[in-house]
Order: sequence, then C-alpha cells, then structure tokens
Amino acid sequence: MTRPGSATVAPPRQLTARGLATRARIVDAAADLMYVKGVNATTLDDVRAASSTSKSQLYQHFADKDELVRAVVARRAGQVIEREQGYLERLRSFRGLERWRDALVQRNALQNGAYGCALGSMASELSDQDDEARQTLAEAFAEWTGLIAAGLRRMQDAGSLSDTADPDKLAVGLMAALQGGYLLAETQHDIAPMETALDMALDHIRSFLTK
Amino acid sequence: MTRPGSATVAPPRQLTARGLATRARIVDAAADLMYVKGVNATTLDDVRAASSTSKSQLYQHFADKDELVRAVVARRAGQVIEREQGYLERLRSFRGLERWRDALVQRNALQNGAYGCALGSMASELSDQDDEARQTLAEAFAEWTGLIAAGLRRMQDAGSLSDTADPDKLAVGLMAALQGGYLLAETQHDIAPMETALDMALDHIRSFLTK
DNA sequence: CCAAAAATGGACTATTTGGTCCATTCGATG
DNA sequence: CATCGAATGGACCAAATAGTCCATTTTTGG
Repeated sequence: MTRPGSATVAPPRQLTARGLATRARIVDAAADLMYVKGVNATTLDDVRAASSTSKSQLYQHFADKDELVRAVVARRAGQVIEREQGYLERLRSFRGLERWRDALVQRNALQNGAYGCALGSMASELSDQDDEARQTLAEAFAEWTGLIAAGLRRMQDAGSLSDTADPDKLAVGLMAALQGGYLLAETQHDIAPMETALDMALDHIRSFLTK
Repeated sequence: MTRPGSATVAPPRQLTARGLATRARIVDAAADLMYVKGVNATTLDDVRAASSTSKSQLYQHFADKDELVRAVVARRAGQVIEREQGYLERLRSFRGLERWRDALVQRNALQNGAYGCALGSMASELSDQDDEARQTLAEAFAEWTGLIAAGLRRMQDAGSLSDTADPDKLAVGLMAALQGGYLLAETQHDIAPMETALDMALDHIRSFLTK
C-alpha cells in the first residue's frame, strides 16, 4: 500500500524493537506448535496463548493465518539450512558424512522419532494447500541437498570419491532416504528404519570411494 | 455395548446391503477427499456432498470424524497392500523390481507427483494425532516392506541375489527411498527426485546381484 | 400386503475458530 | 514532561464445522 513492490510482507507500520520481538515470539511459538500438532491442527488461539500475546498482536503482524504459516515456513527453512550449513559446510570426507548422519539420528532419537523432519512434515501438509509455502519448502530442500552435493564434490576434489559418482544424484538419493527414514520412524515411533535407510544410502556412496 | 469384545467398530444395528453400500460410498468419497486435500482440511460436509449422502448417514455409520478417518486409513491400507501384492507377490528377479519401480513412478507421474503416497501423506498427518491410525499405518508399511523383503528372498533362493544381502534391511531402505521420493516429488511438483531416489536404491541392490 | 426395522433427508444446535475493533498503555522524541 | 504513534488486551462478531434429532421413505420378512 505504501510503496508498491517494496517488501514481500510489508509491516503494517513502523516497527520498534518491541514490536519486532513480539513478532518473533509469535513465529517461534507457532513454529513449535505446528511442528508437534501439525499446521492445520494448530489454532490461532493456541498460538496466542503459547506466545503470551493477544489477538490484536497476531493481526498486527500477519494479515491472516496463511501469512503466519508462511512466516513459520520461512523461519524453519532458515533454521534448518543454518544448522545444516554448520554440519556440511566443511564436509570433505566419508567420515564426516557418517558424523552428519549420527547427529541427525541422535537428534531424532531424543523424541523417539515423533514429529519427523521439521521441513518434511510441513512439506507433506502444505504442498497441496499453499503453493507459496510449497515453493519455499522446495527451495529449502534444494539448498539442503545442494549442501550435501557440494560436500561430495569436495570429496571428489580431495580424491577420496570417484569421479564417476554423480554428486547431485547421490545427494538427492540421500535426502530421499533421510526424509523417508524420518517418515517411517515417525510412524513406527522407532528410529530404527531411519538408521537403516541412512545406512543403506551411505553404503551406496561408500561404493564410490576410491580407497 | 451389546457384546463386550465383539467387533472393533460395532455397527449401530443390523446392516442391509443398501446400508453397506452407503457406508462404502462414504468411505470412498472421504478417502479421495482426504488424499487430495489432507485429512484435517476435509470437512464432513465435503464428505457428505461428495458421497451424496446426508448428515444422518454419516453418523449412522461412524460415531465421529475420528472413526471415519480410521475407516479411511484401514481402507487405504487395504487397497495399497492389495495393489502391491499384485506386483510383488511373484517378484523373483531384478527385472521385476525394475518393473515395480516403473509402475510406481508412472502412476505418480499421472498427477505430476502431487498428493504423494496415499499411505505416506496420511502417516505424516496422523502419526502425531491419532495413535490408532498411526499403528494401522505402521502395520501397513511393515506389510508392504515385508512383501519386498519376501521378493528379495526369492531372488536369493533363485541364486540371483547374494546371500550376504540382508533382505529386510534392503526392503526398509527401498521403502524409505520410495517414501522420501514421493515427498520430494510432491514438494517440487516433479517426479524426477522420486526416480533418482528409487534408482539409487535399486543400484544399491544391484550391487548384491551374483551375476 | 402389512408391520417392523432400517435408511434417509435435512433442519437445527453447539462449539470452535478465524477475524474485527476500540479503548488503554507504553515508549520514543522534541 | 507532553505528545503522538506504536503496542497491547481482550471483548466481540461471523463463518465454518462437528454433531443431534426427528419426521418420512424404503426395505425386509412374515
């Protein structure tokens, strides 16, 4: 309204530090709730209570629930990518890949597999419901997969991974194994299938090691 | 109430063929809607309209929405298992496994990857919401995976798959690749990642072939 | 063909939930 | 310390949605 074509989500008016903090509190609370209960099962009243805000605050920062959902998706995507960057940025050996797998399995074991992947569960629920959210999630998956592929390429540069290996395809396959593992673990309330799936994907990558 | 410990879902009274048909129509319509819109986004009014029934019919056959959801889950599980039995029952060669993959990819390509796996999408949405549904889905996945494992064992018996291969683990890994592939395809609206994931899983199994 | 049971249509109710509005409080700034 | 815009609390509204109920029609079985 103010300046056509400015930000994607234009704040209704000038935001102070206080307002910004409230907004962050809302998104954080919503992200947590939507992760454990699902997006559609999370009500705005749930969010209001969990974030210790009021209805007016919610609508001060978000035009409607969909916009809040998109903010949550963006937030989660950012969090996951940042976390994964920490693990994958310097990946350059098969041992590093194993450590990465162990970290994922361990984190998921804390909740016995429940809730699944923060991105995956939202992707499943939102892909056929909110195209903008779907695209954001698709980009996040692409970036995540890209981090893995870059690591595999570094392994090739270091000479430990054969040049016949296709880093992009291997990365997609590994990501699929991870996501499928999350889903099976969530359904069974047991992380065993997630471990098995990742082990199999790593086994396959191992077959491309040069030594 | 009538006889404690009789059927899991006791029909309210004697069912005639007509009543049974109505019930089937409701479950079918609900299954379709819930597959494309998601379980929580499907309202009872949607189901009523799509099944050409009335509110009284819905509540004649199901105590509440949860019970309808569980009937849908059971139905879908039955359908998928039956379909997969058709493909996997006589599986005894790697070529058969490839045909199985092709059929899955082709079916998913018809809708450009949208909606994902009928079981997987429900599993993701219901696992943290309805424990009974979760268990049914876990059993269905186990049975499906078991069909694959049995096929791999027949390959071992036929001598084409090495005895060092672990059919159970390979089947779980393959199922995870499939489910992860479904999810990525759904999110990207492109079946390519599903193909890549399945190819990688099959490549890995191929490495256990004896010739 | 008749009576009882089953099936049906659809109006109606209660509750949940998304969304609006405004009076009041808070905080930055001159 | 006065003022104005931002921030807030929470009552209130409207739509959506789950669930109830009963009069009527259809089917079944004697």
